[in-house]
Amino acid sequence: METRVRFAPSPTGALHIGGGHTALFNWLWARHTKGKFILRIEDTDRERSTQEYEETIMSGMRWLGLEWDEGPDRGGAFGPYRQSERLSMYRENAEKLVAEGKAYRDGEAIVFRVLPGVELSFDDVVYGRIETTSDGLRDRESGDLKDIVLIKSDGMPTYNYAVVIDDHFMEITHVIRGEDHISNTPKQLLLYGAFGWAPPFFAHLPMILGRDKKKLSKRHGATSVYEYRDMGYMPDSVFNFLANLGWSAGEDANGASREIFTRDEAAGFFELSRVTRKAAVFDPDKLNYISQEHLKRLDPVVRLDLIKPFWREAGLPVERHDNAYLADALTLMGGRGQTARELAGFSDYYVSFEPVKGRWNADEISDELRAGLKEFFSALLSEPEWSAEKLEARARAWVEAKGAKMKDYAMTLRFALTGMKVSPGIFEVSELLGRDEVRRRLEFYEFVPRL
RNA sequence: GGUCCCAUCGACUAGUGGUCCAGGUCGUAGCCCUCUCAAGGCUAAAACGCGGGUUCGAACCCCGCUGGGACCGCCA
Repeated sequence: METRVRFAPSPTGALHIGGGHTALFNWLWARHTKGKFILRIEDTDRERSTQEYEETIMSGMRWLGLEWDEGPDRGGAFGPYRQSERLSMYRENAEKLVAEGKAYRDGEAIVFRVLPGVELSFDDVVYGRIETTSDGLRDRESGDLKDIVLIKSDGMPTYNYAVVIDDHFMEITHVIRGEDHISNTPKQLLLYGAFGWAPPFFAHLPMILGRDKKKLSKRHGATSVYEYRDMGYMPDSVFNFLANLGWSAGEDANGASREIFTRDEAAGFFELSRVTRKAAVFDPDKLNYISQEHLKRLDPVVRLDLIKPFWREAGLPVERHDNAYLADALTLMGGRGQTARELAGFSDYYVSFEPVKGRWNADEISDELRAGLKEFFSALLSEPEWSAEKLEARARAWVEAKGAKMKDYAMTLRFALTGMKVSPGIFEVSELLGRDEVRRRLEFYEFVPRL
């Protein structure tokens, strides 16, 4: 049987990290089993649901690369995919229960009667056997058995009811959702039983916590996936990071755990049986590491496309250079930079001299050193073959002859060219910038006379 | 308060009774490379929450405790 899973967000906010995590695992399972991934919008909360949020959630999912096979925007054989458009189904089925005496009317609402002692245990795919009965469904204050509202007075179905109707009629085979829904499952099982339907498999996922081990919320900083995009994380990185929360891809042939992988690789490795049960803490350091690894592996051309927007955002004249040069610059940067934004910031000096001027002035150079620097730089600029090897050889020879320290000279060159105390090898940087540009920067700092 | 869930280094995790004086990764510390590094290489510190069982043998099984968490809404 083809597996059918769904992600069912309510459009009351942007796609949250926790929601993305759930969507991701559903997607993984669908792709792993070559089944279908369905997007269903749970917009029965009339107060808080909006069309804008629905779109934001969908674009957040697309950004993460979680394409769905059926959904409100693309249809499918089991639609409609918005709960607000399925009202008649909810009503008809609730009426059936009323006719059978299993539910009753309470004003405009329809309420399911909960009988005591009903066996509601189930085998969760990740948590295992969960033993419980309807006796656990009690009211917080009174402690009485609590009936379940099916249809609210405004005609909308409640979550626990709609989810059962939808999952049944959409022929969902696996309900993969957050662990916070474990306690809702018995209620839903009660309804499956009342209708005489076979329930799907349930696979609950561990929660994602903040550093303080509390459920991830606004207090922990960025929570929507878009905030991560704007911070310069690639979708592949966020995907990879999220996939490692509550799941491990196992070990490779060398016994090392598989931590860095692509979407497709993850889909291949994914197993519901490897999902863990313990709530996982969101660790920004690990995200940064994963991000850096993906950034590193990127093809130079793709990487350039990724970095350009951040350079432009910083007001740098990107269009003044050709792509080959800029791509070379990023290649020179090697594995530096954890996010696209950071890499762009670390490499702005290839695009323009302007930011360098703002970062460094030569004020702290002593007169003695300055005198030596002038000689040194003139020697460099007169090197006939402008290559990193030749420049370095030239520099070493000069420094040795003068009994000077390479460090003083190379670092000053670094500051003058990049305005930073760290960069790739400074002779490589010099080669790439080109003789004219190097001269221009050295002239600015008055290390060499203006031509 | 009731019901349910969870418990391995600071973090993510591997581990399903012996091959574990517990492995990998991030982070941290140190060393190396060196013109610098936030790049690269190497090393180190760092965990089975506690107490009882079961067993020849327990991180793995059982019970209790402690500590976290979720749910108990005409929100989802």
